[in-house]
Amino acid sequence: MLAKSSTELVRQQNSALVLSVLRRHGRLSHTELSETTKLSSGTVSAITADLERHAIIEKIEQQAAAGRGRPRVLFGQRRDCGFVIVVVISSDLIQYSLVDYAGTLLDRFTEGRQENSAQAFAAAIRAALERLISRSSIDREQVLLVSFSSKGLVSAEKPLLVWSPMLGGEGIDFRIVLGQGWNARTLLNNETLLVAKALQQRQNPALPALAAVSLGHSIGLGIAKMRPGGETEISAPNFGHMLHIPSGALCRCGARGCIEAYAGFYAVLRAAFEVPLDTIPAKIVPLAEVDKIAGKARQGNRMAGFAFRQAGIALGNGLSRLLSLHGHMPVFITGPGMRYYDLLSQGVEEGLAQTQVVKLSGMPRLEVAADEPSLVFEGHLGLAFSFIDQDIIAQRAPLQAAGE
Amino acid sequence: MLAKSSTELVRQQNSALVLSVLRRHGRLSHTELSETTKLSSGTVSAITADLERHAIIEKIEQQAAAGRGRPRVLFGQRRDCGFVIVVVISSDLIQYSLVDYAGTLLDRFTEGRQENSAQAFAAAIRAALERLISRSSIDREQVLLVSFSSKGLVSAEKPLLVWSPMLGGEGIDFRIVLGQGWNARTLLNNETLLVAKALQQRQNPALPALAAVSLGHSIGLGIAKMRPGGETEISAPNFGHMLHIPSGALCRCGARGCIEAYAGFYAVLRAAFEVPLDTIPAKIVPLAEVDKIAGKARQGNRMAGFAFRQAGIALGNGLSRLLSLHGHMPVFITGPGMRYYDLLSQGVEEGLAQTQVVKLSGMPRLEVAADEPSLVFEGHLGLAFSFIDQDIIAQRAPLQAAGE
DNA sequence: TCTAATTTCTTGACTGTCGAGAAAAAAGCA
DNA sequence: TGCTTTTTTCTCGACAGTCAAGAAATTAGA
Repeated sequence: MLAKSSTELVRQQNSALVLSVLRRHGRLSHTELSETTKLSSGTVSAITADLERHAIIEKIEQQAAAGRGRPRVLFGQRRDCGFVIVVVISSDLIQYSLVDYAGTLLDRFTEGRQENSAQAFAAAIRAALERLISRSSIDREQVLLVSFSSKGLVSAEKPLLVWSPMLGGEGIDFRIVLGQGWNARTLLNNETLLVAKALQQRQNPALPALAAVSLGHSIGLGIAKMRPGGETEISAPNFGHMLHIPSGALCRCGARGCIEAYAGFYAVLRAAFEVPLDTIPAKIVPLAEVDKIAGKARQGNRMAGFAFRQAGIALGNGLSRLLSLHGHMPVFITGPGMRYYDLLSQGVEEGLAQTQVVKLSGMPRLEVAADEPSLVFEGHLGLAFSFIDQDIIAQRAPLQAAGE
Repeated sequence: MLAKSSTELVRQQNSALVLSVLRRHGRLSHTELSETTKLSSGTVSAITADLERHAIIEKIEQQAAAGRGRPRVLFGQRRDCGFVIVVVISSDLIQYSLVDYAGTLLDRFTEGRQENSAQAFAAAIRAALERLISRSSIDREQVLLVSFSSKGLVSAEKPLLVWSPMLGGEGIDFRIVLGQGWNARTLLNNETLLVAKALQQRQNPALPALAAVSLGHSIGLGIAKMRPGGETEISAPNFGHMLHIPSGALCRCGARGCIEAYAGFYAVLRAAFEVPLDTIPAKIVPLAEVDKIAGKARQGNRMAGFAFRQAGIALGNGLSRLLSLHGHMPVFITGPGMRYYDLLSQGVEEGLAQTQVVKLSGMPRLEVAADEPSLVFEGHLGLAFSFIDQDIIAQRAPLQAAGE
């Protein structure tokens, strides 16, 4: 059923609009806000006064002699309104970042990761978060949101890691990892979903839809779709373990014939060294090892070339299925495996070419996107602040009643 | 960017809410409207008065002696507010239906279809629509919407048939088919999308997501997803021509290895009679022919059993890919091929079982949904009236200004 | 005929947006 | 310095919408 609306919701939506414009464009004056939001001057006054009263935004002094006329007064987020912690979990490292409400990075450190049990893993994260807080001058209550990311399968609404390449199917609940004593919102997202989010934010004008594929030890996929309303819908389907070939090569996940079992780094290794397809190499394949195979392939070695071509075909076939089921869209390739794209591309195109979706709508735009870590971080921030702004605005009403 | 809101939009949304509950529950009184919409009594009065003034709804007399107290006054759609024409295009027939604003069927007839050129096809439709109007007492201007459905690939927003099993890739624009002289909105949707829509409407409580698979000469898929806002998002991906096996059996579409080339009726025929996989049988396989094969299979004939098993595996593998890319959801099987589900089910489950998504989240709910034509018609009406109500409400404002 | 029960309608308070014009503040100029 | 021009911000009244409470309407039953 549809939802009913009310004048209060109107104010909430318009406040959210003002905050989002402020996020996107940085500091803005009253007039600029009015122009970009299309809200009338009076409304902008009412909303900014409200947000100022609640210590969410503030007026910023400026000495810019920008010509005649009354000088502009810029609005910006109050940095101390709240803080975000970003935790990027990769296969061997965990990176912790503390960010203020205006989006500026305050502190960052990286820790190695050797624990294998879920308990030890959770304890290490708890301790690191404690350390991040104690190093800073802020209080634990001021952290409004902790945003985790990992490779693997993530449950949509609950912050539950269903399956990850490193920990398997242990089912880690990150609210429990965080433990007591935090009243921060907890977010957990697939890493490549964040890449897709960041790529979507960067595009101007926004693409109606795009996919990000991350190549590495495992294969990640993120999709960002633009909805008519203006929101973007992001998802991270289980692409790496989608069926490529029935009863095919054994995958790390235990199933057979997954895309990853043909296009992951360990699959390339396996194919290049002609190891039987039901043998799984070590958990982590050193990048240098894959580099070596790539070197041979570039020099014309047949098996090495075949390994990459096979990986490309698996990706191409998988992408054709993606386009069939999600509609035609451009695809951005990222992740450490990006550097082998010269070896993969032929197979990818071959795997795409023979399918109906490509015959009808043409080969999709295939592009390489560098600097995955930055994209991940950008995605974290974009998502985190849209949640925080929403939360803050929803809480605004009772505060106001108390203030009057 | 987000959109701004206003008090006018609030009224629009709440008016839409009132109309939608009136659709769902039939005739309702003031109090019932207020209860189901959670809108206050005063608001309901304002909205119903407004809609009545614009001849969209009307009060309905009733003699129900429903106990003491002031008798209830029921509201219902004004039947003459507008009309809808539903055109269901199947491989050999076209069915035309005329429906009034309250959703009651006024007239219906079916015509055969033998034209092969797009021009002849369009001309036949134009003539039939003309006939439908002239048989009724209504005027052509009173038709607010013409809703077409067909198997095949449909462009999302424009009413453009991109590819259909009968007409191939001619790219038929249904606004041009309709021609001049109609100011009705034109809708074109994939048939199985409408089935998914209807199944979603029937479910109570609503499922968060469901898929409908239509088995027949070709394979159709519709997905209905519930969005947090309360709207449902429906789509019809190109499932039948998704890649099943690279360089596999030749498909009617010209590509190789499509699901349809293994699970469509002609594929079953081909497998049962051991015809080479790059031979395509006649365009339409008589259902009796498939029935015969099914009979043999049920009696233990090896090749006939294999044909259905192979079709089941193709479907099962395809469904596993669907679940990987769209999340876990129940699947409803419909269409004429439904009657062979006893022969298919083992293959379907086999094709699903070995994949990671099923190992993690379990076998999806697989259910057979009978009476596809009714589902298609229900889906037509559900979609048509949600568009019409939206249009009417959006036009309400200027009318009101003129009326005052 | 009166009262109780039930439904519908109306009214006043409140919240919100909009547009116009007042107020503020700086630069240009005599 | 004092006045004008220009630009920006702020304020105010008109208007639209929702809500809660109570008035008005209408019927059954005593």
